[in-house]
Amino acid sequence: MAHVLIVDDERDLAELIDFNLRGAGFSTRLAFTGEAALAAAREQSPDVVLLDLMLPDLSGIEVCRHLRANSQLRDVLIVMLTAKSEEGDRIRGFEVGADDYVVKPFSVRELVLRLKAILRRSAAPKDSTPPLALGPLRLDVTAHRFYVDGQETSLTALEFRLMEHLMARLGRVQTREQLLEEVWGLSSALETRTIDTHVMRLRDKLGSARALLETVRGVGYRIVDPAAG
Amino acid sequence: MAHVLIVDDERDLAELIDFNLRGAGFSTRLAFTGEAALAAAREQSPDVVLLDLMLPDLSGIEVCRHLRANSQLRDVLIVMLTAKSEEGDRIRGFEVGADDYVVKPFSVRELVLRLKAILRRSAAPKDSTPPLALGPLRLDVTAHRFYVDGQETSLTALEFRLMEHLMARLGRVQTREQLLEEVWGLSSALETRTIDTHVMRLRDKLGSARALLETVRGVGYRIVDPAAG
DNA sequence: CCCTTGCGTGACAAATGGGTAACGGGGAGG
DNA sequence: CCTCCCCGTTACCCATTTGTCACGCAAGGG
Repeated sequence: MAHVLIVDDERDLAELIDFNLRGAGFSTRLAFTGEAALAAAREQSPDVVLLDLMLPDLSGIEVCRHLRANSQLRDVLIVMLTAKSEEGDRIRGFEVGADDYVVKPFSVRELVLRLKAILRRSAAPKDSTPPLALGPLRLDVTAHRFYVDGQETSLTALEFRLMEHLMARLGRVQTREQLLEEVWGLSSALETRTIDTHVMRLRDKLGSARALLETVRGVGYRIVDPAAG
Repeated sequence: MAHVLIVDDERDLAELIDFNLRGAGFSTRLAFTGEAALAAAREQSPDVVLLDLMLPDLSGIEVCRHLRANSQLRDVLIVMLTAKSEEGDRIRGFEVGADDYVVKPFSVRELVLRLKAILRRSAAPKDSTPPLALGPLRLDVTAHRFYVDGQETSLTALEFRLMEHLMARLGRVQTREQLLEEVWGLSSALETRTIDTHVMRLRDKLGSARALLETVRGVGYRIVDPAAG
């Protein structure tokens, strides 16, 4: 998933965040000072920088400015962490340099949600996508509708994502791990049988087209092209 | 896109905003004092003035008043930037005639969304925007009227914008996040039931046509085409 | 032909999402 | 100053969705 640079001089907090972000499937890197943060960012461009406002050497504001001044790093996403007590209005105005900010104290859950939201936004604001058509199947992402033999078939949000993922990778086997990561958005521990159950539910809804969703024993699942024999 | 005059005496902040607004496709101009702002505005009428409340010479309120007093500039949109501690002034800002205000701290994204929202809202109601008609529904943007089965139905300003947004995207699912951003002009990824409530209120007013506003569980809302049934 | 391992399936409890009613703050207009 | 209306928030409830388990069949290797 995405790479996050966590910058906070409170090691306990930084490590807590680190632990949880890894659990949520992010790759992470830690920095405890502003200098270290800049060095780390230059070395390995992160997708997001989680930046505490209060640092021992440079302030978060300084770090922010340096990042924005670097043409390599200008477009990195910056999420500011600010304590509620840092109400100094003058200082807080600078947070506009950030793409989002989270006020301490925050729940880890909220932080993860915000990160995912901000990444999703920057990813692809595609307002409309052409429908994926495949033999008797048609999946319209824009309208969020799915048809089998021209007949609309209702899928739950999760089933829809699973079907979209598989159809977009026609013919390629997807392992359970891949599906978990990319459809469920977790690298975390789900029982692997969860996927089997959902595949079964999808097959039920596919009806006569159920043969298009094949099991590859010991590997994973794939959608086959009905046109290819 | 639109031309924005940014007025703030904190140069770093002003330049940060400048950089981001340009990135978002606005053309911009900077002023660091109230006098400079007035001069710049007279010279090149902006569409929006982004006005910090705290300026060294004139206060933002003074600038606001001068703008409103100038027949050339009377209709310019004014967005006040205020720090949280300046709450008292916020009200006065409105009295003088700011069109919107943004409280520091704010994220870049938030500011851009608010600007777009306010521009959209005040977009000169073109003499003839063709009404959006859809089965029993008709929404006349120009006249700001809404009809169900030929019967005029009163919508609040917010409900009207929501309905317009949905009708203009017939058949396409709009996520809550999209609606928050584009109708409300907010970036918060926070969980809120606000949208659900307004959808419910809209449905009430739709009466017999309430089925046209569908919920897509786990995704968002959409208007369906009654002709495509 | 038997054993091992992986998968399909039905059942079930827990979590989630959304509809709805009600409340309260605050602005607008009288 | 007072009242009404708009709008955001909260709380409650229900239906659906989703993760997990247990069981048994099927495939494949020896």
